[in-house]
Amino acid sequence: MSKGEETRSHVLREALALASEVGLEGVSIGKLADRVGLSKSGLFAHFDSKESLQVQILAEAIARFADMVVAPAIKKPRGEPRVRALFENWLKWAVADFMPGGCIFIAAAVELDDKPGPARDLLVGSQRDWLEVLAEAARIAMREGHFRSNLDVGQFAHEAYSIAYGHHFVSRLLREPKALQRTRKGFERLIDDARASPSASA
Amino acid sequence: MSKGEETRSHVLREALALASEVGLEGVSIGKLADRVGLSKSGLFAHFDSKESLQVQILAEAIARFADMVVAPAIKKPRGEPRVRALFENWLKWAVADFMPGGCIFIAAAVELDDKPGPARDLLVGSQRDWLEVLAEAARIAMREGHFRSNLDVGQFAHEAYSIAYGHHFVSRLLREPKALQRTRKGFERLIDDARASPSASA
DNA sequence: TGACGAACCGAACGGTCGTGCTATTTTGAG
DNA sequence: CTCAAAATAGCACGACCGTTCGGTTCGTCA
Repeated sequence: MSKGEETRSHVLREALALASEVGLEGVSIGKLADRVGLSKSGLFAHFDSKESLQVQILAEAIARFADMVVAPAIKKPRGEPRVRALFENWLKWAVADFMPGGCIFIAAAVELDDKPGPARDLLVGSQRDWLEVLAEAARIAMREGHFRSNLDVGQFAHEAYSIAYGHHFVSRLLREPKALQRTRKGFERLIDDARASPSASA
Repeated sequence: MSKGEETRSHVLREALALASEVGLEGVSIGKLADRVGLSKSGLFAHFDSKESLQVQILAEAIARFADMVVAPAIKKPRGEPRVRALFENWLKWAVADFMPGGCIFIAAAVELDDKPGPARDLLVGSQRDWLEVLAEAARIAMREGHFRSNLDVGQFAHEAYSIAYGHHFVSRLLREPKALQRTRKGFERLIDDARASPSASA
């Protein structure tokens, strides 16, 4: 790794932490330069524009998400255990120490939901991929016989997604002590519903 | 209503719309002044500081939420119908025409979750109140015999909250066409669970 | 008629923003 | 050790930021 790449990587790590606190738009070149001990122009040379910096912050986060959430879960046994691992890793992700301000995707989602551009495209693509990963894990659980055969995996992914996103707000904004417990209970209810035999549900 | 109050009200209406698009922090005095056809200083005179402006925007939103979501639901029959009305009104709220950028509370939650101050305090208080309204509606449904007698109403409110917040992301960011259908289905599953008789659930 | 207060404007302040330009230093390969 | 290339600094720019202040218009009431 050359010096430039090393610096760039260091900057992105710091930028991700900063972005989780103040949002993608809130990451100013000057503030970021101070944090990593570079001059504004010195740092700017690594990123052609602020928009490009934002895209690269998102790309960094997406890569980390794959490493920290998806990859370890893939090593779990196919079926329900893998689905559970995906969800639990997801909860850990939201409180990762490299994102002191919380999940960057949620912050970015609010900022970008109405602002077209490459940053939004990247975010939307990654979130759709993630929903598809959840759905596919549920599909596998169906084939393994863990989940009922008539399960709507798109519905399952949607509900899991909502539970995790909701958790972020209840725990971070409201600081509800029972948040984690309730979120897990909600997820168990989702799993139970997915597990119910078709005949019993019909 | 005096001239000043009229202007202030007009400004707040416009500010709420703007804030839903660019966030509370994104509402700059200059931009807002342009929108309502005032000078920066003329507008500023109505609000002692930017922080105060943000608080008043939130207060305006909270008042509208009470009018648009809570009040009409209170007129519905006690019990499950009222719970359903609260949820359905909530979904309507998130796409109200006076908030073209989506629910202001979600935008504010992301901005304020780690920024102490009066704006955060107001937001947190209102959201806790809202969760309590949901829980109380569920409690009434218990007493009416619509919901099972051993229902955890805090859990119920938490899950309903998550479903609605999740919906906002899936519909606004991902623009998933099936979002509304899936969100409603998730809510029906929550209602079903709340309705199940204690003996059957134990 | 004259005074007063409310409502609003214009100009300006110090700061920070993103982004160019030109140097200067540092790195790494031959 | 050399020297081109890469990495970083210094500086300046125009734009916008929140905020202050002194002035102007105008309706109200004595």
